[in-house]
Amino acid sequence: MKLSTKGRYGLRAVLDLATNTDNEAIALSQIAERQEISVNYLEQLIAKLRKAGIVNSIRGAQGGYVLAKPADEISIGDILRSLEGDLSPVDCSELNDSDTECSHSDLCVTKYVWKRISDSINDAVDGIMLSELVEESRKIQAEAGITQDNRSKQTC
Amino acid sequence: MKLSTKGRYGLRAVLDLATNTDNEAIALSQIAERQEISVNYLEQLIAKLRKAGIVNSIRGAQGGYVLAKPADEISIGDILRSLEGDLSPVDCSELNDSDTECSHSDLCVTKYVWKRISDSINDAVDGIMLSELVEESRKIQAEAGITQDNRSKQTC
DNA sequence: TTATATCCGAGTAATTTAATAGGAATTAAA
DNA sequence: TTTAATTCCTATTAAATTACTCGGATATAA
Repeated sequence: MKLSTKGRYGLRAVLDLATNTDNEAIALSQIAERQEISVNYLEQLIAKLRKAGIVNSIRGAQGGYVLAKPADEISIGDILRSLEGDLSPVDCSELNDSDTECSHSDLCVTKYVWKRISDSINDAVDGIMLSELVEESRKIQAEAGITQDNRSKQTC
Repeated sequence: MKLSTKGRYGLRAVLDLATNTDNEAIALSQIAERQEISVNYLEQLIAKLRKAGIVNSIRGAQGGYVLAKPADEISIGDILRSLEGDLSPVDCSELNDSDTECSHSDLCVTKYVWKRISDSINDAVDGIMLSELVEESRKIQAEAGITQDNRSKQTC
């Protein structure tokens, strides 16, 4: 019942992009360096974000990525779902429209539990906007005076 | 972000035990047969439930398992946490007291997100008591007239 | 004494995750 | 027009986790 690095790294990447933007495209290599994640791996994650319409890419030299929408119109739920797939605790055709067949849904009692969990997770993440995290991130950085030196490998 | 078979099978096993009890110990082989889960694997799951004080075991012939407490005093949260470990979306020492060190917790912005998710999951599962599922299960079985024949392999 | 159970730990197969790697396509700037 | 910087895409691999299986020890009612 854990998020994978896709969700964790990917959210950090979007937050980095949103926090460090100066209205120009940011190269993935910059994000990768700041977040200490390999460029190759980040490419795969940002591809999901692009396909979900969360970031836009600008190809070629001086290219990079920009947010596709204002940060207050992007929910953390949008970001995490695009990276992790649905946030339901089980693959169940009644909760999400997955491909899993469930021939006994009328007899299934536990789906009552899975639905409650699923709804509560989605409500929680849809209630947080990227802009809130950006604000928090800038506040913290201002207080701490972050530089290259006092940053350390992040695990979660 | 999915529960493993530990949580899914284990919850079904407890629910089976609670639903089909007649105040005598139920052998694991019976639960295993009804739920179509291997006895060997179920053993590992019920061991967790026993250590968590959710079921009691009676050893020897005619032995088996019984609920350690009335079903209305056992929450689904208790059951799932004993099977899956903590239900937090990340291993973070600030959310749960795991062994993971986090040297930059004061700089971590995403923990705000993980905490909200974690709390919402735990609130959801702690708000459902086993007795509710038992009631629902009995109702459904009465309606459908469940027999060996119309049961089918459950996936979630 | 025997059959029926739980209990326990080791081993293994299958799946998923977390990357790495290499090259094609695109574009700004020299 | 060439070059360097960059995204884009797919295949492969290494590591970790999950989902079991297996064998035997221990306990106990009949």
